[in-house]
Amino acid sequence: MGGAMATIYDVARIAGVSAKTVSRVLNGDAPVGRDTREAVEKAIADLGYVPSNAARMMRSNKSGLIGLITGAISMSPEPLQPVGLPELFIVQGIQKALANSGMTLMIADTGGDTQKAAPLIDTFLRHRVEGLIYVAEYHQKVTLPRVPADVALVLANCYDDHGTTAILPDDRRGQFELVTRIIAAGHRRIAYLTLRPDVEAGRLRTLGYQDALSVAGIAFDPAIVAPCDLPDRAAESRLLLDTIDRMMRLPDPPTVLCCGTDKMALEVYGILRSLGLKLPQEISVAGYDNYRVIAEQLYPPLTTVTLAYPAMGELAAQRLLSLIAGPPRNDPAIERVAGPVCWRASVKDLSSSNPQETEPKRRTPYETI
Amino acid sequence: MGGAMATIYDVARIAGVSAKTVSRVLNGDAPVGRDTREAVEKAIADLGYVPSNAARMMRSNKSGLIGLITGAISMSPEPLQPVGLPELFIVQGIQKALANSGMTLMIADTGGDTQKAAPLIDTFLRHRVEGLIYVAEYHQKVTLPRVPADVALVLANCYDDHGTTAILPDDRRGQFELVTRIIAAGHRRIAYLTLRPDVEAGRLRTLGYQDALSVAGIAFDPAIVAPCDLPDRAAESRLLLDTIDRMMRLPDPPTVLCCGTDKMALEVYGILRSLGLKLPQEISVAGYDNYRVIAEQLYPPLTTVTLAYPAMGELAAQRLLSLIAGPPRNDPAIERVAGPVCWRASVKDLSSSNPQETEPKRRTPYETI
DNA sequence: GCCTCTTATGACATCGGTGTCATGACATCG
DNA sequence: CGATGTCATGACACCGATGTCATAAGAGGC
Repeated sequence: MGGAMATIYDVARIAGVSAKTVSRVLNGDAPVGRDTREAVEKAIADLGYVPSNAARMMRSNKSGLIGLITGAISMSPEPLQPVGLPELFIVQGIQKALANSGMTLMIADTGGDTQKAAPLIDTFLRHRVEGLIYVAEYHQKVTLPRVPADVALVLANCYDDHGTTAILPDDRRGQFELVTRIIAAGHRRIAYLTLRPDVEAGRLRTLGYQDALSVAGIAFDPAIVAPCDLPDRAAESRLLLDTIDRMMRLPDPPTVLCCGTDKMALEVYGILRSLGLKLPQEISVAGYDNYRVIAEQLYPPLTTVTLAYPAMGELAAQRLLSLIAGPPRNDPAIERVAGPVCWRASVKDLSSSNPQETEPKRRTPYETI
Repeated sequence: MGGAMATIYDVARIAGVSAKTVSRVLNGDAPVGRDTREAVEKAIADLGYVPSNAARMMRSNKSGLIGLITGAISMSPEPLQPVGLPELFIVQGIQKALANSGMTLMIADTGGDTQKAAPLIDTFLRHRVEGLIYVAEYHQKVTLPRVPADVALVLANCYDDHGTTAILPDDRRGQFELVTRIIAAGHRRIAYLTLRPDVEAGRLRTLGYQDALSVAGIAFDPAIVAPCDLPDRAAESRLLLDTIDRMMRLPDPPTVLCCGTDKMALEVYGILRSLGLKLPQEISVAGYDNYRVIAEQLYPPLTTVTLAYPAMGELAAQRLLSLIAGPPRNDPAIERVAGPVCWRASVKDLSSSNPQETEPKRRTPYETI
């Protein structure tokens, strides 16, 4: 009880056996006599003995540790961003997949400063992690410091130039599915308030939007597509208002506003109210992310696309575990995970023939898991 | 480069010195000749040598590890709760405080199942963590498995019966400050859509609400105070609608609706719209949490109380570090952290005499940090 | 020029486990 | 009954660092 933690030798002494026998009881890797086993177990309980992973690891060269690097947690105490929520769901998925693997997760945090990744990786290497996962705040390309070849590495929500295993959201397909579903609900004039095209997600989702129009034979009209996210909140608010106002004055105004994110949709709700437009009777709105606190609590609840973050995390962890187990498999380097459309009341169904929530299976131009 | 990680002996051999000399170069704990130092540093760089923390730890008995247990991350893939965001902000604060301490954070996750805490603590003990932090999903009382006396323990967002160091949000004071500010804005009929009183936060905030009324000499009217959170979303929605409807028909209806959380406020916005009440002209709304994605994006932006989660995390980490450094200090076991009121446009200022944002310092019945 | 002090370095034991090998006591087989 | 095999256990080396102690070479004091 008192002072320092008991060692295997303490247990051995109390139980009147050798240290090696205690080790055998602990690991069950060789037969031990019944009486001996019981004596050892009693000694362990009495002493509150817990084996030291450090000592164990020195012989086995297996740390049982996985390192996770993210900017999620200490992101933005100041940078006013609504905090990298996404990453946390990815981490959730990773935890789930790792739970039964016997691995322990160490988490470090760049605090939003990518430069800090190198020393953090170094810390992990000191602890001899068997694998590393890097989780980015948003879908992007990254350049990480090189890690030794015997440490497995998986990227989540990002990718690099070196063909490192990477798990990405299938933004293109997600937006495609959403717009296709909206078209199925009878809409033809579908506005898109996009993210900036220099953001990976913005670029890909716009492609998905175009794919969907194209499959349905609807012409792409640049007049109802405009990037609307800005770093400055007030400026973004004004831009949104102006853009929506302009679009609604068109001779052929949109019947739906697709927003780049649920957060943007939340703001659009307020703007539409200030413009006196009834939702969803006069105008429909869709988001992206299925940021549930927003999407479910809004009135009417928001139609959106689920970003399958937990699934991405799980997949990333699985890939990492198999990299650790048996090296270079021939999995494709980049895998994309699509999340389902989440259909709620914010998009009006114009086709009276389709009152039910029947979602017919259809072919898509994407192959995905 | 190839295969297993290089050891200090490899470095010593390449540099033509003894292992101990390499150790001295690494730790700078004894003078080393210039030429020797350079040779060693070159060997280290060539081999990509990274010292093993496990081996180092065996001698020093210092792991440099902090264990963090939370339900935040893998909370509720199903239980539809909007996920324990709060905890993540606490973790953010902890990370920040720990960043320069040389400690590495290991994070484990109960997955919402408190029973899993025991094996997780055990895992941490195997790694010989020097300290443990337990972060709860919401302000509550917990009962943790005993941990050895030589492992420091701090609770965040929760407390126990054994006088363990605990950091809590000052819910009572937060609500007091909010309501006091609302009264200063000229309101007298302040409704409170509370959390259930069996939730710690609900109980304390209601006390803070009453304190504020009492200080201002306003009578407490049970007709405009009602618990409105329910596990089931749809049911909660209905309850909110009924409650608000009832209150607004009173002969002396409220001019402000204080909500138990920002999330509830978000829903109230929708309900008020469906009731045709203009916000904030005809009715004001306030929340609690300063859940910024909601509070800032709403129109009008939501007046609320900041839950100082990052500050709580920082304080928890500081307390833990001082427990590790020099044992039992006489800090009080429980410390409460208050967050400021966040005044936005959702509460109308009825007092024309107070158009400015001047917040006069005033005495409060609470002493806090 | 001898004694001390600092600098610079290495040999060796040690931390707490586990892998390897050896040993004695029985059990089983032909 | 002797050969072989399994069970149960211990002695000992080893993993990769660091603490302790020893040693040798030069600097400075008297």
